[in-house]
Amino acid sequence: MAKAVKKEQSTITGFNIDDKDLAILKLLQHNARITVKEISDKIHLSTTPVHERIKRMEEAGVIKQYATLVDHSKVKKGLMVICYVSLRQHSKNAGIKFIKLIQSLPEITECYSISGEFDFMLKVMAENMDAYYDFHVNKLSQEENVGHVQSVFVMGVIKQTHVLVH
Amino acid sequence: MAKAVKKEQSTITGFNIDDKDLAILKLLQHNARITVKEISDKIHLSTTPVHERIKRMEEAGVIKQYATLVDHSKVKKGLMVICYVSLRQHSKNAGIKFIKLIQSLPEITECYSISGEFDFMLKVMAENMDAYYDFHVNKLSQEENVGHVQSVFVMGVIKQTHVLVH
DNA sequence: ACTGAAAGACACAGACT
DNA sequence: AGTCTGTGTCTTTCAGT
Repeated sequence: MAKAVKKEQSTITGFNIDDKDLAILKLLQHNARITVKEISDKIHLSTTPVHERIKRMEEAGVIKQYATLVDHSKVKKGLMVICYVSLRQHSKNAGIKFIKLIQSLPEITECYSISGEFDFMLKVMAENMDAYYDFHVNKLSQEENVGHVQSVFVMGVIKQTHVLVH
Repeated sequence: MAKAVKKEQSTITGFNIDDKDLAILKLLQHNARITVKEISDKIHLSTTPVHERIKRMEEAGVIKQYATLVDHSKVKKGLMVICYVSLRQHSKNAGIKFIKLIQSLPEITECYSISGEFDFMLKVMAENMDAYYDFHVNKLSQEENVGHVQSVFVMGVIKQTHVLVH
């Protein structure tokens, strides 16, 4: 007799995330410092399986990081800028060199390779306009392979979340 | 006699962050589940002041959240899209209505009010192109005040961090 | 603002179902 | 895959410097 149909599961990377895992993730997303005991109370399970499931998700890379989010305006990073960059040259080595520059600059908190007229989109956090100008002229445009750069200034944050599991 | 000059401190919101606070933040940013004891060992302080400083920073809003970051590709959110929106009408009420829509849509993880030809920049996470198309047509463009919408697709994540304190 | 101590709560591993 | 139980460790508060 054929095996019964499996329960519906996320199986993208060979790792199955079931509903209990999702319930744990939901709670952890909103508060990384929640205790295992509190999670187990809320999802009606004892601490052992919760503990094991969290470890499994950490090892599988489902949980990437437990991060503390700091208010940027309170740590002298008042200015947020979206910065578009196109490269002059698109060889593999030129790309690697650019990526290393991106990684080395702490002002850049995010960088994506994008479709459209520009090659990359950067999110840059700076103390103020002077600091951003210094970043633009002396750090980013210093790289010879950087062609066009366009800056879009963020005037207000309407929404900012990292919650992916609902 | 005049009071002595204060030590150099962050004093933007009337809340002073000193070097010890910054050292605590540095550790917490990279691992929100680090124990207070481990922090106190690393910065050579007993647990009591570390505990008090963390509580103070939580209450002052310097620490916004302890977040668990989940790998988007492992929870069926493989597609990241940067989405630009301009509104037809810019009255206060129309703006509030749009912001409520933004807040209600879980696909939108970030939204910024920006300078330039568009009014807002959105970061949208979707399972795939079909799901994004559904979001675009049936959820975002459904709002009558939404004018132009332009989508830029993220092909690769080069850097993604939330670390502001170095 | 800090140290040290002490009570209670929690993490984590083991035996078992 | 889960419960229960025990041990060591951590959190959190309080007295004292």
